[in-house]
Amino acid sequence: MARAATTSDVFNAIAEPRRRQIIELLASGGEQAVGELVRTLRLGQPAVSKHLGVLRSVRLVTVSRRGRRRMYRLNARELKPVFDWVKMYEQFWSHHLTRIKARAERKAREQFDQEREEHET
Amino acid sequence: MARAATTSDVFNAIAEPRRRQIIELLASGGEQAVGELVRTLRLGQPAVSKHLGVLRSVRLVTVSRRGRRRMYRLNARELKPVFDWVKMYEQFWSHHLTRIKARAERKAREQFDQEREEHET
DNA sequence: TTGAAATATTCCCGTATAGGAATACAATTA
DNA sequence: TAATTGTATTCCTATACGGGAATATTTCAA
Repeated sequence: MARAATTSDVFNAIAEPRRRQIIELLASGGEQAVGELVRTLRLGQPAVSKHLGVLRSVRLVTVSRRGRRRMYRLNARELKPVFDWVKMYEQFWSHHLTRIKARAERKAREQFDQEREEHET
Repeated sequence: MARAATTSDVFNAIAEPRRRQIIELLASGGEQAVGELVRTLRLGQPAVSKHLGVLRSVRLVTVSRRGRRRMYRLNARELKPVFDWVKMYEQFWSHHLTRIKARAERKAREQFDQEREEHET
């Protein structure tokens, strides 16, 4: 048997393109009802509701009722763990000197590998 | 019928905790052979190889042969799209003033909602 | 050449998941 | 109250996916 991680965490939530799109829409357009998202996304209402459910489960969005509509609002703070994690690797591309250094190292390694392969052949 | 996105992109690749762990190991320990990762992760060798395959497919890692071993190396540049995407939302938590402002707005909205609900009742 | 080591690949299983259709439910309106 | 609107939930199906077992493949060593 093999159980899946099922880590329904923020990383998983933003892995879905549709959900990233919803986040973007809420970020740019502010609070929005489900129906608006449905029209914008051109996706079935149940599908949208389910994506919103996932986002809700990781607290990336909050809901408030307004009449018979449910207004969804982005809670982008929950993206901070993702930001913090990926920020650790920023050095790998951000600094010019780092880029040059990395490329030099790569070239050296490739050369090394090539020579080794030639030697091993 | 319903087709899944199967967007085997970088976002999807880092959604898996094991794969994030592999990335972290390669970042801190540098180039490593599969066997090392297997021992460190305490996961079956096929499973590790498959995760590495996913990371390879999105170019998050590169391989080079060294003897009968395959040395995996992190190519963290491919994380830049994730960084860029999530960075757009940094403002939602980073600045003190922004936080205060956001909270004030939230409070005001909640108050508004509450009053509206009371009115509607 | 034969055997062992390192890794990838294939097959299998159980579970997760996206999306549609149908339905349930809540709130508004006639 | 009855009909309608907006949304969530349930059921269903096809597919994806993680992981183990077994196997294939490549490379090194004896």
